[in-house]
Amino acid sequence: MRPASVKHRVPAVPPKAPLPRPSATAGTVSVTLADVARVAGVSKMTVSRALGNPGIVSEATLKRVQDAIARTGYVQNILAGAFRSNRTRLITCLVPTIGAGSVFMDAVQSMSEEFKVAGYQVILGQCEYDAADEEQLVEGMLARRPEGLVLMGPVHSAKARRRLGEVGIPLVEAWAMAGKPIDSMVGFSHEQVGRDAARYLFSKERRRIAVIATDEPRGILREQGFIKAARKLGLTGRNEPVPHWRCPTPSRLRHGRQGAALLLDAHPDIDAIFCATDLVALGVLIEARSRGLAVPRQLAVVGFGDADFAVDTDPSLTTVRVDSQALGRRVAAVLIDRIEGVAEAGYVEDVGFTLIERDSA
Amino acid sequence: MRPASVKHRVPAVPPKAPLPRPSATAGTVSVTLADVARVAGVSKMTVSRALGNPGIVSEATLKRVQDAIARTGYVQNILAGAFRSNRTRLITCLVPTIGAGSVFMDAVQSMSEEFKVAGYQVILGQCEYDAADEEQLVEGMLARRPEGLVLMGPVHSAKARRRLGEVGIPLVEAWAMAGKPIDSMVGFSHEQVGRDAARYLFSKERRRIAVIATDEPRGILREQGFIKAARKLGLTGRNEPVPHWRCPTPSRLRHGRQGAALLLDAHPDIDAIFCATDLVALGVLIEARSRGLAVPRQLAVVGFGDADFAVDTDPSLTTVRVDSQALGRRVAAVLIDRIEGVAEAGYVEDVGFTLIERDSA
DNA sequence: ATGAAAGCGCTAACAC
DNA sequence: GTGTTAGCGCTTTCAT
Repeated sequence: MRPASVKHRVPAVPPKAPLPRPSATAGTVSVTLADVARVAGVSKMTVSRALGNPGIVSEATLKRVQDAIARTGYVQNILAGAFRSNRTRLITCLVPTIGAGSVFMDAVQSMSEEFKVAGYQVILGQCEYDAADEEQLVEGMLARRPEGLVLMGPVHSAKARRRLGEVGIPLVEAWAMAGKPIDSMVGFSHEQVGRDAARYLFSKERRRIAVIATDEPRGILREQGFIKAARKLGLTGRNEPVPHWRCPTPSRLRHGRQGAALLLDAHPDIDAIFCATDLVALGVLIEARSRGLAVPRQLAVVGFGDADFAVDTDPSLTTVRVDSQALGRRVAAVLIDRIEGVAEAGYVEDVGFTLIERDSA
Repeated sequence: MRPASVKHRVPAVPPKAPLPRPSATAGTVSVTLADVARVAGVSKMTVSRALGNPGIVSEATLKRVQDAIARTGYVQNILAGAFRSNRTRLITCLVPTIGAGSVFMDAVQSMSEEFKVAGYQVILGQCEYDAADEEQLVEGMLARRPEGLVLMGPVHSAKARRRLGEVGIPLVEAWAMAGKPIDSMVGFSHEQVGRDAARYLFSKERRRIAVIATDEPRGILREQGFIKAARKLGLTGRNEPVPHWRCPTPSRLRHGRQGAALLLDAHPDIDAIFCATDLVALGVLIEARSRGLAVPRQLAVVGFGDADFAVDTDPSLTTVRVDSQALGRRVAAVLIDRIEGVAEAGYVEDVGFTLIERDSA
């Protein structure tokens, strides 16, 4: 029989190299959990716990693990973890456009912050008001296996909507509230914005009111709400249309001048204009001045969006304010509730808006 | 001995259910490649190929696979694939702020589009001009294992910069060009913008020029470039400072009025102001009008950014234009070259800017 | 508090 | 053109 000591000379597992090798495949060096574990002299699981739930490992081991991480230059691979545990901690958000002037980005920003605090990361996808390849876009988003979806722009394609419903992933349609929700909805009614603007102008003794809208869906909803309300208030004859003009998206200052010029030329008795955006309203203000029309005495102007300059124009702009940051936070909260099973599908929340009375109306 | 037929009654592997079961873990149903393969009557690899490289499978099998995908409602799991193949197709982009007015978002948008075409998805991270937890942020981004990084805002923390250098991931610092690149750099010189603005005003016979800057790093660089150039041109005495004022970020229209008022009160002989943004320039225009100063005869005004309204102001705004979309495209192209090993580390590209001459100067 | 074994869903590598 | 085998790096589960 061999002496006991022999066991130690012939270990079942050959000793491994003490420091990790660069990965064979793409990109950068790849130090793994196993490498860290070896250097720290603990098991992979202990390293995993030290990273994900430091509270449950002893202080001494925690320190050794942290040292080993620093020494090896380990970069965590949450992909592998997410894959194994089926917890990607990913939220996908579809936005019509992320460009500098996009009205959605304030909401997206506060939403992202809220998600970040809860441990989720947000991926942005652009859908560009374009229903063409929506299905493909949706499929691509789903393939990243997010735990929840936010649709800041409406998904129009019936096929894509059906697919989202079938997959049954927690989902919030945000910003605009219209139609039946696929799952949940957080936003405000654009039609109601138009309605309230018309009523407000009526309350200010305006009797010949007009609207400059954008040609995108939400702008049209505000326009329609405005026109319907104007009709109901008796501000126009049976077959006489409410004066209106639609400008292209994205709307600009010049569209305000242009729209005001067109409307005032056609209907010199117009005494109020509700505008698609504050920038358009600013254009209307400028056009009014160049025509010698006093604002608000001869012409009342109402904007939309409460842009940062609205308070600085001359006269300052009466406008409709949506608290985008609050909206973003609510979207995040609702989606997290849906993910965690706290809230049920079918949840709808109206965050409303405020008409801010300044000097232009 | 048992008859041969018994074999069929006791198969080694129990027959599997023909249609997939819902996943045990988080979220939604989970149909896998294996399920699709079973339904299509092919191997997993064939399904994988049908998805990732349809050209190499026969048309007949392709069709059967596609049918099976449709019937099972399969959702691709690119996480698993990315994990296995070490090709995440992910790009991480750090931006100071993604809010509605962020100057970076146009570049981010065109960049994202370019990446999308090349098969990459962009994840946005906010770094908020805040060096505090930059290291943690960088670590989190790296953990998602992107194939490349874009830094739209500067990473200040020396530790974070060192870490990025060590990890050796392809990386582009974008927008501002200043200092040594960690890896590659695509942008323009803010200092040069200031210098060129001063020289331009000098060429227009202005001899008492001033600047309203923002208090963020890039704004300060433009201010410094402007002041240095003004000195060099002999526009100020030895110990006499170039009139300047810094407004908080984000800058607003009112800061233009405020800054112009302060500067003009202190130095009534000022005949030109270079502004941090077009919005500030608009404020200066308004303040000038309210003081009865003729623009550009008595006061020249130069903006920065070529905002969409710059062409519509009265007088129209002379300003500095940066082609954000082109910049975004170049950033994407350079990073893709770095990822594919076409370009080498150390690449630096100046995309420049244009001074657009309109009526305000 | 720590470890060992198994396996998530997919694709690389090779065989046919 | 298609199938087989192995294993990516991590976490789950169960054992100690």
